[in-house]
Amino acid sequence: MREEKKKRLATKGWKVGSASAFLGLSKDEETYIEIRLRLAEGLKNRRLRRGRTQLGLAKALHSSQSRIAKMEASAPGVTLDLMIRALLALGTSKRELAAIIAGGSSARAA
Amino acid sequence: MREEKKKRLATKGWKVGSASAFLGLSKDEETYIEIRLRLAEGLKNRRLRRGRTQLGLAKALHSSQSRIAKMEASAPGVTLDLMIRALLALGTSKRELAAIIAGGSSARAA
DNA sequence: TGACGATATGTCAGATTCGACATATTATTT
DNA sequence: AAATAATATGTCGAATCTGACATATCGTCA
Repeated sequence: MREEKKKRLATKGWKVGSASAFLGLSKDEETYIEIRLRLAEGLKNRRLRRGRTQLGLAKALHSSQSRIAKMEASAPGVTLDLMIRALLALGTSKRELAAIIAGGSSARAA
Repeated sequence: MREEKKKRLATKGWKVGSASAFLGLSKDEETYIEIRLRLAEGLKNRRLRRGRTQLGLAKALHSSQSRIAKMEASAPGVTLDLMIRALLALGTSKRELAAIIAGGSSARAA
């Protein structure tokens, strides 16, 4: 590993279902959040690499700038659906998408 | 290809944003739907391979049998979030998940 | 055939997410 | 520093999704 950036796993305002407050996410929940973070990072990286602005991408997606910002922040209340659609709108292929999810130094050029 | 089953791409009751009715999905929309189908298939395959019932999986997910059925049918109104969580609940790893999305004969054992 | 377990389909109220908008914060350029 | 562009943050009504439930269909076994 190297480009892991430390993986801060912010967990900001996360709900984290019911009783398991902040500490004690199940393995699955952890993986789920990790995937979200990867997609968020991948989204931002790709957008910047393409020299696009959040507002531009938003229009292409029929969404709004603020929502794009929230996606890239992996904020609670953004679905994977939206993140993935955004990535597709940036020209990401299924294979590249898979690489982003699987992790492991996959941030190849666009 | 071989286990593609023909990829019926049912498109049942799909909304397909605004003007492009049924015919003329954009490339991105097509890819998005394809991903959904792959996840749905992967989910069903994995569940069966593990010998679990929809009801059983539903309980593990704090969901309901009917919703699992809808997921496996890739019905409109089920999010990728839910499908992915279901796959994780079945013990699918990030790498396996990526393989399902990328496609290409990836339905390895569980 | 009838009973039974599993899966499919339809509906609905409550919860969540959406796009939009206002506004703050952070670069960047002059 | 002031202006400008880009991004972040907060809020809100409308749209969508969720779990639960009822009920129908299917498959298998006695």
